[in-house]
Amino acid sequence: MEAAIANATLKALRRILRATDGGNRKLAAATGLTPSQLLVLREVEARDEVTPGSIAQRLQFSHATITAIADRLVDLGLITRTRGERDKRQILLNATAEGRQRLADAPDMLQEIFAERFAALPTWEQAMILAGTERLAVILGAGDIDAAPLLDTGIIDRTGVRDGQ
Amino acid sequence: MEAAIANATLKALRRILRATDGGNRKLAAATGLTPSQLLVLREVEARDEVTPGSIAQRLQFSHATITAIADRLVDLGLITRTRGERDKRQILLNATAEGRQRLADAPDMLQEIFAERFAALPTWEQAMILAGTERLAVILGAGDIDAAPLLDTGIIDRTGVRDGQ
DNA sequence: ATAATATGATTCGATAAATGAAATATATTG
DNA sequence: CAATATATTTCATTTATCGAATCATATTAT
Repeated sequence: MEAAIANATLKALRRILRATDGGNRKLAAATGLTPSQLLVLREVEARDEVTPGSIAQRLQFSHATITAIADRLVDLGLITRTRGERDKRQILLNATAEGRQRLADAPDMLQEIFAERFAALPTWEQAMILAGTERLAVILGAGDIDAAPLLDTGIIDRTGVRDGQ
Repeated sequence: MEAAIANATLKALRRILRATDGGNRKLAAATGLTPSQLLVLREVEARDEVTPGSIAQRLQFSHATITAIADRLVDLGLITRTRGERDKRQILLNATAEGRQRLADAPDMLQEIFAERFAALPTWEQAMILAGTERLAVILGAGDIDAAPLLDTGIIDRTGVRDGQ
């Protein structure tokens, strides 16, 4: 019967994902950035001195895409580009003070909705939710969710459907 | 102290969102659709006879965008357009058999990664995670996460509202 | 009824996103 | 030093996305 538990958990998880889904677009709009730009800016701010390549990998974007988005963020004065010293092929991205500020100013949707509702719960329940959520984060976080194996082995061939994108 | 619990939970939740985030792009790639197309197709399949407008609202896209994506999905033979009878201004979208099939064929990333790892946990822990996750889904799901009030009152006001992770 | 207004969807024009392929510069290896 | 690999960018092309204008149908007020 464990399967039942797993399925119910998955179902709940999907509801969470769905509920939090729309927020991103609005958040981006509120910061004056596009979702992609926001995503990249966050990545840069989180760990400084990142290379475009690593961001591309982490975000599942092509290098070309990151280059384009970085261009824009540089134009906006939110990040800087520096050529790497250790390896001069690399470019190191850093968030500017303004870039950090922009992120700090971003309204936190999750926070907004979450705070009051969560606070209304009894402490024991809060604790339970925390425990469950943390555990889940560990489970899902241990190793990226990665479709590569599926794609590589051609499980889904999708004959020819591909069109650009 | 409750604030500490709330913050920790939020942090864990963000880790989950982040971990599950990249999967979408890959999933879309695997189905041969773009992320947006997949999103819309799902929405159409979930409730049949939907109008473009309701999807736009639910997904936080403009009507124009939905029109464009629907065009594409119709071209691909995954959905159909019918003019509404009750209200002839409306257009009703329905998933075709092929559209449903395409969704069914889509590898479920979450499922993939989740299943084995979750199964490895002791039952009591599974139960705890389920309880927490379900509760969280209720909290977040009760009323959409909506930035409208923020946006409507003029772009970012954000007087010192909390840091985003 | 009929005009005024509201609503649902599409078209159009513009900008940004995203990619693969080719180009450029630097590293590494034999 | 040549061959090859790695990191990034440029270029051309397709898709996404939106706002504004438009068209058709509904609703409301007079």
